[in-house]
Amino acid sequence: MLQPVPRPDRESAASAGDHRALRLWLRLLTCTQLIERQVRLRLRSRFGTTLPRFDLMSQLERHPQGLKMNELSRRLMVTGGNVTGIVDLLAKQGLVERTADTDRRAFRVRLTRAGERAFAEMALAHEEWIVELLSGLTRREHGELLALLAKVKAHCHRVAEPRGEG
Amino acid sequence: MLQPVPRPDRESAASAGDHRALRLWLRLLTCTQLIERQVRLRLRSRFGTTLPRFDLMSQLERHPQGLKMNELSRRLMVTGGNVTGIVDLLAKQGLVERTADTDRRAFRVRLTRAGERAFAEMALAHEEWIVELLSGLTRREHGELLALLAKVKAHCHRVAEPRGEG
DNA sequence: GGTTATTGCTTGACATCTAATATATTCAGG
DNA sequence: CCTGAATATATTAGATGTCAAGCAATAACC
Repeated sequence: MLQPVPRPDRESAASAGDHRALRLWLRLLTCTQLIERQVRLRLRSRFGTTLPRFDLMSQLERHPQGLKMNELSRRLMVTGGNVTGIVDLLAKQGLVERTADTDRRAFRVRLTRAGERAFAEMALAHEEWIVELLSGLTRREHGELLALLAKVKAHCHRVAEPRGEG
Repeated sequence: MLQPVPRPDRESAASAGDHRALRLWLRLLTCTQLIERQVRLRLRSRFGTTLPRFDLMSQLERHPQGLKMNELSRRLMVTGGNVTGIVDLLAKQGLVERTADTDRRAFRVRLTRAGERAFAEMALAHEEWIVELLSGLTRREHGELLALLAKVKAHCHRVAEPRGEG
């Protein structure tokens, strides 16, 4: 028989009296963390790198002309100081490089040749992992989840920046 | 008119050629981070605390008899060393306390009186924030999302620990 | 053209987080 | 009791993350 053992997490502590929204949030967080953990573990063991570095390289791969620091910061949703640190580290490893920009305050960060090669290999594996981790849903359910999350995302943006509500 | 400006994030860089699963993962991550950021900002500005501390106190509030360090670690899905640091900090603030356990290797962490009072106030506000942040969905959609995420969660657990597959 | 504000990035102080290692306690056999 | 495996926690080094403060370059304004 072997019932699946309920693993204690944040959500399992939530009582029936809790608001639905709270349960939903805890479950959303749990799902994200479960996937993130797997990706982190595999990036480390298979490629000796980390998720933030992979994420940053991923953005650069889609922008061969390079991205400015604040663009990286916005896209990765982290602070500028954080981006500085990760770019420094990747640059030291020879995977990215800073190149001059017309605006002399700024510069563009690009993948080096070595960075492109390293990323290509990782991206392939990464996509397989994600497909595997999300294969608990049917194709139809993928679409439903994508649509529901789109609404969540849009609403959160409205809450976060309540400027110029037409 | 004012179309909602598409804010560049991880997902906006994903091209049409990308696998559906990858888009879904990026959107899931974006939603979680948007909500997390709001909660972090508000916990800081309104209560001068942080999300990890709130999360830890939240677990303790549901277990008045106290929790052991490794139980906290499992529930919060973070490493033990991390829990040590946060408990140290909360203990220094007088919000939690370590009490002896029959197993002399371990101890139980509990909220102090002050901790209970502080948490009660924060929890009230926190729940309101979550309700607000997730109010972009109808009651029906909340249920749908909860169900879809339950499947994701269950599948991830299977992938993460492929032990004793009946 | 000369302030003044803004922007782009870095730095420093600190909180989180992980992985690896160390120490103390319990437990399982003999 | 003794030995070794497993458990509970702490500790360390390093990476990631925030915020606030600072500097340099640009933009805005008169």
